[in-house]
Amino acid sequence: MGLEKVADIEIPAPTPHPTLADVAAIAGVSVKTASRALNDLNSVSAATLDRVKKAAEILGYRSNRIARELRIGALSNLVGMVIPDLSNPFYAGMASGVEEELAKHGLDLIIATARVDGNREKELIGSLLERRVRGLIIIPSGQDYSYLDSERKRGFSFVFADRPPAYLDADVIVADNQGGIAKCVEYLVARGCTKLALMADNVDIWTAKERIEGFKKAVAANGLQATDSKVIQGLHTIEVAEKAAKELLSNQNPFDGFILTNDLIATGVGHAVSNLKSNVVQVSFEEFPFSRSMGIPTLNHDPKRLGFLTSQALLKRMENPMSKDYAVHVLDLELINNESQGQQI
Amino acid sequence: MGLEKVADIEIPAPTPHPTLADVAAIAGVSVKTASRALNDLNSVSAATLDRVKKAAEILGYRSNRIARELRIGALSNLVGMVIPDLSNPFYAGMASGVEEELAKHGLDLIIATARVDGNREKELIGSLLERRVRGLIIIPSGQDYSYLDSERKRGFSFVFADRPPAYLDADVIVADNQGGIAKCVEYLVARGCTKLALMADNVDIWTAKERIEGFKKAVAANGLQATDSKVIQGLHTIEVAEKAAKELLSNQNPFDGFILTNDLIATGVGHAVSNLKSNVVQVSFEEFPFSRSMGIPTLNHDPKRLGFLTSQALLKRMENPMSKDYAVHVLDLELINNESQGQQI
DNA sequence: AGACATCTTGACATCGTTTACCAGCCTGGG
DNA sequence: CCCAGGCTGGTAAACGATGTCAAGATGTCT
Repeated sequence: MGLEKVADIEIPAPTPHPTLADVAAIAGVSVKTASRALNDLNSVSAATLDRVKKAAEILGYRSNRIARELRIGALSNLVGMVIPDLSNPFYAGMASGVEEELAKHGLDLIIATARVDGNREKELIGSLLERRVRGLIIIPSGQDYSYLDSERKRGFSFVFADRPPAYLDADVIVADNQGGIAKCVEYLVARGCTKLALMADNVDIWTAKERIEGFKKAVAANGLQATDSKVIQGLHTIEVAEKAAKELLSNQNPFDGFILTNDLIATGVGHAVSNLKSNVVQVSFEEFPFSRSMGIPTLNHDPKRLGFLTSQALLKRMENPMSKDYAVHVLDLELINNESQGQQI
Repeated sequence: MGLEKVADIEIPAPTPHPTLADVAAIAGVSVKTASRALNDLNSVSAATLDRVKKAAEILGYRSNRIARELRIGALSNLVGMVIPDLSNPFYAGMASGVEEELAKHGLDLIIATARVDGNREKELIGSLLERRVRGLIIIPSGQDYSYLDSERKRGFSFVFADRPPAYLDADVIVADNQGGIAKCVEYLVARGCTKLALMADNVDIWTAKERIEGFKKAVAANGLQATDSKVIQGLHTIEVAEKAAKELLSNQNPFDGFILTNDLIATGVGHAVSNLKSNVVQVSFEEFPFSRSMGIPTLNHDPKRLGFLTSQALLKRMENPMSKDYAVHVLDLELINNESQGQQI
């Protein structure tokens, strides 16, 4: 304020953040009283409470959470989340679900992306630990999580999602990948298909491996000839998936049923099938842009739901961080039939 | 450790985080020396440095960032980002770009979603301010940002992206929405189209309004009959957009050019057009799953790029938080021609 | 040998907040 | 008139790390 008299001379007046002491000084009370007033402790008279609040208002005072948390004792209201890649809609969706659920409990989310790099992930986790986050949600990119055991022993809470951690017992939330694929196979069989193709991602992704495994088991369990079915792997982008589907369909295509193992693959393959007006029957592991308009059944493998459940698991874990009673949630997946809407387009 | 002698009786031993004092005690040095050793200040003898590091190792010591930041003086390495909705791929993509760029500078990202609710957004910003974040990136959901002016006066840095803030002068990064649409119109005109339809989102979204405005101007500027072109608004989901396109195409369709104003709309409309084998010429404001395989030209309106540029703007602003020299970046958009790949599918 | 430069170390204060403890003031009853 | 007891508010310590400053140790040069 005083500086403005100097007119147009721009002094980068580094007005620091006002502190509780400043507020107290203006209100004419002690720091302690100001603290009590702003924290709504009922041991302040109405008059002083008013003065303090007004002083804080004037100064634009904002409590310094850093100092507060330090004093209170390492109880930050931050939860960290480490994910492979935020630009992947599935992980972004999970993060969205996590954030929404945590917000209900007054917790803030700090997101770090590991870029599928185990070393970077470890550094990120270290950084979050230094910040004394309240808890951690990890979608594993690393190879070994045993080092987290000692952190847990001092009361630190964490939960893994989407994939299980290697070399560590911990709470995990994963989808029933094998069971989900089994339901897809059963659906195709019920539709009369006998020659199935599994359109799959890179096999070094744990979920992809599980789905392939589940496919092989389900094919056998349903009495299909193993030689009649095939796994197409490495479909890591929409374009690759679309191209692969086009090739399969333009040959004298022996397959009468496609299983699309994730949303990107489904988008690419689905688009190719729809354009070529093929009669191949499709079923998808995840929803994708045209699953409804194309009437393609889809498992309820919803990232937001996974995010909700993961948050809830973390909240529960935080109640008792050191319990050795690890919860392994394997989410049942249901097939949502979109066929009522038909393939009329 | 000692507790384990009590055998199976599970005592939730709240081994707190070891502090620098603990490390110092074990190493037999003062707290200050321990601090110096761990921070690689070169004024410690090799012997003590060794002892301290070993002690830290044994204890699993992790520096408490909260305390550190408090002492250092409110220089957190956190940057806050407030976005309308993380499950929207465009915002998630922006966040991804922001995160990647900030990580290069050792800054961590904390993401909060405002859910298009101005009040919630204000609370979130308040919470981030209390945490003394280093800077803030805001994709506006609110109606009035004048209250941030006083925060800026005490040296707080922030930058707006995607949409300009109301009632506040500040750094802004937005795409040239009107110019981008103009390029789309010119493309269609060059392709011989004379009757254009703009497939647009809800008009209460600032970017949608801009694109519509740009469309009207460009139509006039290109000498087209205003009555021959039409704005279809309110296409807020893939399904709605797809349905709208189907209706337009199944009438005796008077339109020979479609402008798809965002990726969701493009996905829905593009799919409908592709299925009905219509000859309508399409051009899209953003990339979408089939833009390349369908050979549809697209502006380079890339969320990650926007995220990069926004981060850079924030980094620059942080160098001089109180400068009144506000940078308003309006990103030129180029049309990327995907036609070489043809519509062969 | 004495003095001084250099290196290494530690005691203490500090960041902004909350809390334990205590002191003062007021009211009301004996 | 005096004191018990309830409110209210002040003083100082604490949270965990780092900056300041000065002391102790070691070595070097004349």
